[in-house]
Amino acid sequence: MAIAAVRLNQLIETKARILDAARDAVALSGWKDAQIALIAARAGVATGSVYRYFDSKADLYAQVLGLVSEREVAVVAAIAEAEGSASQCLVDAIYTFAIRAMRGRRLAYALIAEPCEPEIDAARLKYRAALADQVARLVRRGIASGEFIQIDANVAASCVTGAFMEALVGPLAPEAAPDSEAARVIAQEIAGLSARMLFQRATPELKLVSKASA
Amino acid sequence: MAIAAVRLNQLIETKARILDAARDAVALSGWKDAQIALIAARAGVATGSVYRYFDSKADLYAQVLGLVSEREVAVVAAIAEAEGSASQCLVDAIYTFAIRAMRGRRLAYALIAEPCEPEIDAARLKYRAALADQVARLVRRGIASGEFIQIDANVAASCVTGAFMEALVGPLAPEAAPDSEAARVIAQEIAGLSARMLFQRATPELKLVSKASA
DNA sequence: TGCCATAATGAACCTTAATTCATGAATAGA
DNA sequence: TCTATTCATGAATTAAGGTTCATTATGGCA
Repeated sequence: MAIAAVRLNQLIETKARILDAARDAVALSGWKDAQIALIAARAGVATGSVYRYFDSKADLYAQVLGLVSEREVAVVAAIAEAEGSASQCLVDAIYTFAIRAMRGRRLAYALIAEPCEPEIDAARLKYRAALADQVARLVRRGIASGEFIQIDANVAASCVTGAFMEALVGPLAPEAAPDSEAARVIAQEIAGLSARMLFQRATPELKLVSKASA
Repeated sequence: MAIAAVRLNQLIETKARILDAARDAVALSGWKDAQIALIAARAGVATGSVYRYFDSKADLYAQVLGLVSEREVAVVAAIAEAEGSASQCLVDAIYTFAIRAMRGRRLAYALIAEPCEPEIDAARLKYRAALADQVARLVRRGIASGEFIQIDANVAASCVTGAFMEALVGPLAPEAAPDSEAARVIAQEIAGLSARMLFQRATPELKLVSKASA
């Protein structure tokens, strides 16, 4: 029994290694290298072994997307739940999301915008929706507190989410120059603008976020 | 010579028929039926004939996208160029775009959001950029006139474009209920919100657009 | 140590459409 | 009418990778 646990751990570890390899491949060179054979080699297993752990390529990448996105959604959720005004939280959440995306730009680009196979793209939509959900919660809070205008929270959330996502596509593209100072400015502009569409009054006094942590 | 012109016309007509067939197929059931053999049959030509007119499948659909998008971009451009405040023009342009998209929802969905092959998706980005360009012009005008806040026009344009595009995805999805009255309300909300992020003052007095014409 | 269940292997197999091309039809010009 | 050229045809080919599976290796257990 105690030994079976060891075995189980190996299985878990191998699966994790495949997931990591898949994520790393995409992070390095995008979807064109997201091939089962390549990922298997990278993970140090045989091609066929991948299919002991995943039903299909689409399943594998759905899980990769899930892992990465879950973390991002969690970060956003944490900020969204924080104390303070909804306006401030919203700006902070978007700013942090943008900064983090730019930090891991190649992966973020692949997960957000890079053309990819339809099946994988479908999985993207799902996690984009999860992000929009977090925004929607914040929107409701802001409406309730009177900070935001009266508006359908879901429409508003998708507008906000679309705004910052789209604005990130350019800066995230592999050919864009990575400049962390400019990135910060752009992230601020994006966060400010995207949130601004909801503000009751023109522009509340918002302070800059200090936390672009983990 | 006069007869050569007849021939030329036939070529042009056949090409147009293939383009139409391709567009119609996508408008009817999305990318899954965007297959050369199906399109050829629909256009009443042999599979191979498609390749006399188009270099590849990607080329064919890039042209389909081009034709449809060009029209939409032109409509937006016309409104953007109109008299009146930049705020009003922006809201009008977005509202009109949204209404037109909802009118031809299946095609709009395919051209905007439906997962599709990477090559076709790449073409989508191009025409989305063209749309953002129109928005950017309007943004500059609004900044110049003092209606809009001082901000990078390109960042702003992509935020605005992303906002209304993303907000349209849900309502355009084939499974969403098509209700023209609700559609109008949603289009208004989307247009209002998307433009609002730029307004200097909270909400200018905007009248509803009357022109959602061709 | 030998046995068995479980996991790993990777070359061969499939699948799915895009693309080609040898053949035949049509047309313009002489 | 005849011929050269262009155009159309659609069955056969290709390509590219995902997926399978017969075979081999591993490791726990008696």
